[in-house]
Amino acid sequence: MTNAQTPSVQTPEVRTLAERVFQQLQDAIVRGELAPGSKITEPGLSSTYGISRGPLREAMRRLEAHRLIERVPHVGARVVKLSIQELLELFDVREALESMAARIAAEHMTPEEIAGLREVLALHERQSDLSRGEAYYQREGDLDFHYRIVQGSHNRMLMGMLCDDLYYLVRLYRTQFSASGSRPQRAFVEHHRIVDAIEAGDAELAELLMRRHVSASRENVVERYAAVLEQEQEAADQASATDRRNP
Amino acid sequence: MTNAQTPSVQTPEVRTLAERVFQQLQDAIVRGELAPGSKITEPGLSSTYGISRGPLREAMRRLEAHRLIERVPHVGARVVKLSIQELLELFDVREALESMAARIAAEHMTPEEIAGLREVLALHERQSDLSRGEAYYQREGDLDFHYRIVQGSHNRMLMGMLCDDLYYLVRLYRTQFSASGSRPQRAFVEHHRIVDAIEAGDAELAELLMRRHVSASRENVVERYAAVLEQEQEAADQASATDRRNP
DNA sequence: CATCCCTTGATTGTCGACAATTAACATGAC
DNA sequence: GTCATGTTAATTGTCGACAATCAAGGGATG
Repeated sequence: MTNAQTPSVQTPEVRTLAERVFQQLQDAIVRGELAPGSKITEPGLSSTYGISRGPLREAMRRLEAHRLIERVPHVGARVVKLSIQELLELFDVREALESMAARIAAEHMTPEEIAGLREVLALHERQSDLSRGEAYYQREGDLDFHYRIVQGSHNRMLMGMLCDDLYYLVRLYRTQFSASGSRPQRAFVEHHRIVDAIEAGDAELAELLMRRHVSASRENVVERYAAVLEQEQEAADQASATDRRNP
Repeated sequence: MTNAQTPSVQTPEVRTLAERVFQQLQDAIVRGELAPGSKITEPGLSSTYGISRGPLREAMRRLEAHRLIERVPHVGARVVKLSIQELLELFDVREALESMAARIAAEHMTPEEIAGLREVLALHERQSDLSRGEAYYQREGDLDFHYRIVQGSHNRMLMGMLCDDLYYLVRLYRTQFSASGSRPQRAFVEHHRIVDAIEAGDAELAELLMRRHVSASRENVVERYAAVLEQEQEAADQASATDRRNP
């Protein structure tokens, strides 16, 4: 059974304070409550979350390891803000890693795991029927799909890199640039093809299809990102023009 | 100019205590001074390195992020001990990532960077002539070679994953299972071929050659690892036999 | 004699305070 | 008016102490 609300994040009885505030901060960043590029200060967060700076620093250290914030010694930390170049690079890495995951998954995935994968797709489709345009959950479902394939590879190193490191960045930019136009429908089809290939044990095909799928996803996301950046640029230009009038 | 002693590790005036002890610990683990699987305790390290537990915890958190130690809440931390399975997985990931790096490097590397790469190979060869069997430096040179190609891809995401995360694990298992037999000579040839392909701008060939190179390296390392594990197993069997005689 | 529980020891998690470093601001000289 | 310089305020880095948690050993009980 799959829970669409919390598709990939399992919360195994968080006992330590640092862990809890880490997850809260992570969520805040992914949801966009902490804007990319904004500076975050230890005393500030320490007071808002009602904890000491000790656990907070530990949480921030973990955020840094996950590349969600950037720290420079004696200066401070700010929420990561990927340039369009870095966003492209992120998808390049995903393409290489996930295509490999699909290949290994086609070789090693158990029938139960494949059945679970089909369930995700079915739920995915149902939600898409119910709430057309409600892109958020669907995107979460997409993440869940990729998540399960990576887990199907049974490669712990791969799971660590994709699920623990990169997916948070992916989620960050997915929630910001919500899904658009005809891409979701195409993604559905591609997902099904990939599962078909895995079920058939066709490793090469699964690898190829996943590579194309991620590549297509990149084109879509980058396109939207460029549009947003353009808007921001216009806004900045207007602001600076206003500044020149009222200095 | 390349310094063989510190090929890939630049030490830009380490200012913070946590950073320094992090590098020291990292070195100790990579050199094998802290045995894989051994438990490490905060008060212990705190006293041996003469610092408080604050910066030490920060250093340990970074070691955990680099997958050099494993921590479990309220219990403690121990130096990572890769199983042969995980070692295989590590090389799988390297194969996917480094072959991509070689492809991109062939497309984007500057003439200066290629010249630097040739210098590394030359120095590499000279050292191999001077001290045959002195595997350590040569292995460092090998790391430097791979390091430069990754940097030649100009992909920050890739550089982060390979140079900041994986290479420490690779170094750990390289220093433990020092280079062997005819592998170094073959690696030389493969390195030259790869540089040739990059210089010619043949991205596909560079990708293919790097994939094969990493794959061959995996075979070698895994072979030695299995041998070492077998020895340890025999030693353990003997010990348990002794125990049964003197309980 | 085995099992369960409790006590004890040590280790980790958390906190508040102090010291070191940095960035910004204001002041002064050219 | 511009640049350099000293000062100040805020933030980060570091420390020692206290509280919470877990593992192990000993003792009592079935």
